[in-house]
Amino acid sequence: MLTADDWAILRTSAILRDLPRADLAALVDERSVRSLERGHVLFQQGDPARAFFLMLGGQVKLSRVNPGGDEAVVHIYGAGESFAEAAMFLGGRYPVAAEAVVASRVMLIESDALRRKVAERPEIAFAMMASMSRHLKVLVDQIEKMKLLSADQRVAEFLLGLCGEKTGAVALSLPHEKSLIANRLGMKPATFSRAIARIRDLGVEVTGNQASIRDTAVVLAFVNRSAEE
Amino acid sequence: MLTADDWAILRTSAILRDLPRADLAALVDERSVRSLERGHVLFQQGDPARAFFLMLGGQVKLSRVNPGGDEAVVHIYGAGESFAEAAMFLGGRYPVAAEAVVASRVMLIESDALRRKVAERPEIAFAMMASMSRHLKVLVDQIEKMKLLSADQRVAEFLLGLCGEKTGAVALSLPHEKSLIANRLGMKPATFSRAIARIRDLGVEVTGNQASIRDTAVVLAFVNRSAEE
DNA sequence: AGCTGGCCTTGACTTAGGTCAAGCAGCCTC
DNA sequence: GAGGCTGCTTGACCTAAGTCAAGGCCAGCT
Repeated sequence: MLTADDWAILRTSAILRDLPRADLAALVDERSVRSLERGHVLFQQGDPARAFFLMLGGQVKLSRVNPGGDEAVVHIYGAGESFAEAAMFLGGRYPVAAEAVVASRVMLIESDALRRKVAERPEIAFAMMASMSRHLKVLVDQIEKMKLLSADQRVAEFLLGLCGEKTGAVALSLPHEKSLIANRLGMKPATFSRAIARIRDLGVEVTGNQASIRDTAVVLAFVNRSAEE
Repeated sequence: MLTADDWAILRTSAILRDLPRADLAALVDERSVRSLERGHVLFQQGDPARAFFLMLGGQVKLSRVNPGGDEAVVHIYGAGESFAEAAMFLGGRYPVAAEAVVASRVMLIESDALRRKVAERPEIAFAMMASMSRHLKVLVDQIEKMKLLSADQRVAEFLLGLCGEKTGAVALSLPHEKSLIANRLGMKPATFSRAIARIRDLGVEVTGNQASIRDTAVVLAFVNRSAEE
């Protein structure tokens, strides 16, 4: 079922926002919605890519798993975001796996239908390219952070990211399980836990999934401090 | 000056290949070509992004530099590849810096002109999206490798990548300075050097910029071996 | 030829982060 | 409320990779 909230999300999503209502209706209907319980695998890496997805609610992680079973979380998407657009162009296979990390609802949009729409409405192409560019930038950011920041700095940086525009003293809640955040940041749960303990003297307090920062400026200075100084 | 070779490259580049000659001529001319000596900085991160680039020859690295001066190489492009398409869509700033690592020639293509072309010829949009998808996948691969593979495995994997389709006994030459490769793989030159020494017993020999692999299958098995086994 | 300046390698040492495992706190079920 | 999950923290220990610094090897100059 497509609720009013769902429509609101479709209308604000970067990719579909510019589509006239009639075109949108041609692309999606209530059968396109998938409800996923926690742990449900939307697709495996290597599966044929016949659709891309728009998050209506919940959280889905994209990850790579190697033969030995170790997992690398590439990104976690929440309501309003879209993912796997790129797979439409990559020889038809998903290069990552997608799994719901909490109960979620996603809208599935067929690649073929979308391709046809794009051909007839170039402005969607721009929207898609913009979306892919953002994904690209997120990944570049992630690579930079993995290479240049310590575990403590990555954790601090992650918390800062959660503050959004807010500065000064901020209270916030962690969006995912800690072990999932740890993986996203490229470290083990134990290291994450210790990192939290170590940055406590920067005025960062975490209990359960509630966190508080005494002064974002202090944390920012810590993140920007490079290794040698 | 646009040589015949240059035209050949334009004609095979993923993005411009499908453009009729007349449209192509409207986009590029000999004034679009930039010759860069080694070390020349094409753009800094944060510069306004008014163009994207197509490599005609040589090598250009994209990297992030943090305030302390540490550098994270994100990717290195060679002849025929294009980069910075995404910047056209990211609020007009390059999120990385581009620097020639050897003397190079690049073709500069104005964002505005290309946007207009895309609007009038949707098939270019598909080509661009395909190109961006490939970049996306390269980055995902890189993140996975950084998180899941040891330094030795990353070096081995890198060498395998240079083999292309060839299997069995392969001889090859390193495409860049070792310190640059090291950075691309997310390690220090010293670590790279030691990694090479350690994988010698897999039948990998490197002297200067010449390398040889006795049996790619052995190396592949080593790369795919996960941490615990 | 001899000098100079980049790279690269190697050695000795340090350290961040991983590993393994034990305890502990919530939370759900019965 | 007892039992058992599941996820988090903490401690003791280990190891991969970074750091620092000394040599070595070219390649390009003069």
